[in-house]
Amino acid sequence: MLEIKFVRQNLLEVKESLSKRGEIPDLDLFIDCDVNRRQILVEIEDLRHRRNVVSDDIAKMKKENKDADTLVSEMREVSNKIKVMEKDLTGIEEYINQILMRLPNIPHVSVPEGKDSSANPIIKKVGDLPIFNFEPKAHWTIGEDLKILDFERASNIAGARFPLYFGDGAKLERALINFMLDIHTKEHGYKEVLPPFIVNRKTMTNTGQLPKFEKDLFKLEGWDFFLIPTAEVPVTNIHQDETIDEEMLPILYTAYTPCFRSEAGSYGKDTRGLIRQHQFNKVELVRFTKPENSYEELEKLLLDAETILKRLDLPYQVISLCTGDLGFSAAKTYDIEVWMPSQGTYREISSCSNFESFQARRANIRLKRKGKKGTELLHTLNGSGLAVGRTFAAILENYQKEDGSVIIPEALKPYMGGISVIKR
RNA sequence: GGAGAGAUGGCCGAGUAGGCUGAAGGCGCUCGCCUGCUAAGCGAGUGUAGGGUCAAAAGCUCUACCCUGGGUUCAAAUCCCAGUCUCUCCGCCA
Repeated sequence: MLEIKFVRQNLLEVKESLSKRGEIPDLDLFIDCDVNRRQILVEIEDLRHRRNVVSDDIAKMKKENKDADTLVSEMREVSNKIKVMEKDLTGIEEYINQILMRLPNIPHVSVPEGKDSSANPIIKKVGDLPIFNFEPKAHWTIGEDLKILDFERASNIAGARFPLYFGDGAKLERALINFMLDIHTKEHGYKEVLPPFIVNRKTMTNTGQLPKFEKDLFKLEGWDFFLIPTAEVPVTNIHQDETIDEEMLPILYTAYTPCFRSEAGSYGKDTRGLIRQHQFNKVELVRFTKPENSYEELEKLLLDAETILKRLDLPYQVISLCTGDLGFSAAKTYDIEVWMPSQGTYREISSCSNFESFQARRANIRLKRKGKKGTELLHTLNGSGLAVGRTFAAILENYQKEDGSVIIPEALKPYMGGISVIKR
């Protein structure tokens, strides 16, 4: 959420930067409402002031056994008036809030301008592409042939876009989770957390998934609960409504969770394989930082995610999302894309974002500086480190042999109970 | 599922026959004094948000906030209703 004062005072800039995202919000009506709101507020506060003062007088008069009937009946009217005006005010405030909650974040100045994903610049490419002297197969073919993936049975159990792993496949998925968590906790200084996978509406609103994107979420019928689409949601909300001392920052959390997404509107896209599922595993990285450091911290976060790919020796590229491709809450986002040989292209495997104070304002996460009066909002960041299902797919494709077997990456062997290859 | 207890400031914790209580006291924190060092001691200060005034900041001032939402009343942390959460006991269950 943007600060209402900021929107009021920088109307033109806000309009301009949001239009770079392809948003054309009706901010003029918004400003009118805000003016109106402040007028009513002043009147109400005047009346309340009067009531407070006179009520004191009444108390004194009663103590002295004087007759206060006139004042009492006058105040009765004042109170009624206040009540009516308060209703008007609530209505306007709800309207303003509704607009404010649906305005996306303002892109950082370093974010390249562009209309859609085709305008995302490549920041760097890392690793050599594997060379095959045969036609590399898709990971779902490899996985099904090895009997470590079974999409048909998964669809009987749940439906399309659900995974079912068997044997060494299930083990590889689990190995990846442990591998990633170990690196982030032991080498990068993150604290591991295991949060709830179901959250309430407020939590989902705080990080920006609601109110605008409810259709992308799975909601529990009969409950105001949602399945998390990413660990970002519960983990960022660990500190909702808290004020954190500056010497505690930065705070680094990593969490493994399954993620649940309705994938509404993606019919026909990535219909096969592990790339786009209703349920998938992810290891997430979250950082709470001081405002002045958050862009340095974003670079660190990106490197932490990259480390996993480097250790697994998977080729990847990093792109910077342009203004038109940026997510709702993010001020800046890097995507890491891993090489998928069967598709001859790079696919997203991590998304690292700085939300600046956008989420912190919604979630009311504050920072207290030593020796300084008052508090301020801190900055939140998060990134995948990494999407586990997609990493699984990338390993199958990049490490496949002509006979259909898959070599285990060196760094993963200790996590695979000594086996170095998955074969039939 | 049944029975009970509770929710107050960064923390602990007073405060219900409604009325100078934004809220005692303590801890913590900040500044100053004192002190070989540390500890202790002394003095002052120390919530958040939103308005108004101001070019802006400071300052001044007003309003709101004692879990949330309603209600009663001239007036609610205090009374009434509904809800949420936490804790204890019983039952059930992985």
